[in-house]
Amino acid sequence: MLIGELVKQTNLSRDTIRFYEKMQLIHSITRNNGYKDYPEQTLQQVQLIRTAKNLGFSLHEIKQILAMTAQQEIPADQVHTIFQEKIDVIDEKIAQLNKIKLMLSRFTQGEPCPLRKDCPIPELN
Amino acid sequence: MLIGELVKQTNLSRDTIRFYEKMQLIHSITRNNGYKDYPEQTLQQVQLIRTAKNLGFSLHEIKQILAMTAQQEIPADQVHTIFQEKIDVIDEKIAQLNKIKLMLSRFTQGEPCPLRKDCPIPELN
DNA sequence: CTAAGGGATGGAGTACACTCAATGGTCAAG
DNA sequence: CTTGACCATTGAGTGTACTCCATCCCTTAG
Repeated sequence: MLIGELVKQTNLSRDTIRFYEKMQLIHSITRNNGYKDYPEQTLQQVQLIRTAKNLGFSLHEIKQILAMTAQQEIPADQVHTIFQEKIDVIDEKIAQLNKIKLMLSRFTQGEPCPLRKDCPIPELN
Repeated sequence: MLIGELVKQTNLSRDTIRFYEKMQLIHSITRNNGYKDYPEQTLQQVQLIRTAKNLGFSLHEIKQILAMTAQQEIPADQVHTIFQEKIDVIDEKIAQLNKIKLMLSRFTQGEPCPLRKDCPIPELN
């Protein structure tokens, strides 16, 4: 698959795809004419990149995950650990979001601004 | 409060504090000798910055929030609207994070790895 | 054969959020 | 009156994740 096709299939920009390849998240084989050929599997990998990015993984982390998945057998423990860490981070974020939401919603219901000089900010952590 | 004290109280670096001031998230008054004096309230503001950053707000957004709260008189309707928008954004974030969390926790409980070639990645959006 | 529409490469630029280094001024203790 | 801790400014550099541009090569239709 040439890059143009990949662009269509993935909705990523040419530059983004080339950036991912430069970062070695995806790979290609170069044809005789110099054009790069991306294997079908690249579609899955891009989907993975997209998803993992949504999950808060950095490209660096994603690269490591991709490297693991390139092996036939992924050590289940490793995946578990990586994901559990992310879940913990997410739980913390949700808790904080709920607190700040509560704070903001109180303010929109006529209570004094919690961020003004004369109003101490409620504890968020 | 001089910057050294602020560093101690906030655990931010000198450079980060100066960066925040350059970005006008925090403010100081300059003494005769050229030293900068940060008001006590800066501690609260830094706490807010820290929390909001954790929640995924950009410094630009945080600056806007801080700017609003600095005014003595904020038209209630306007504030309500702005903060309600933030609340909506937060709700969306919470929902998204919950979806992600659910997905991840399923995979940590023995379901197949969502990142492997032969396992389709579930839709997130 | 030529022109359009890909394709490749290299390097620069952007936005965000810092981080560091150089240089120099201020202050309090001894 | 010097020393060391602290303060200031300026400008450059870092890492992440792109994004854009200039220039040039390859292929296919007419």
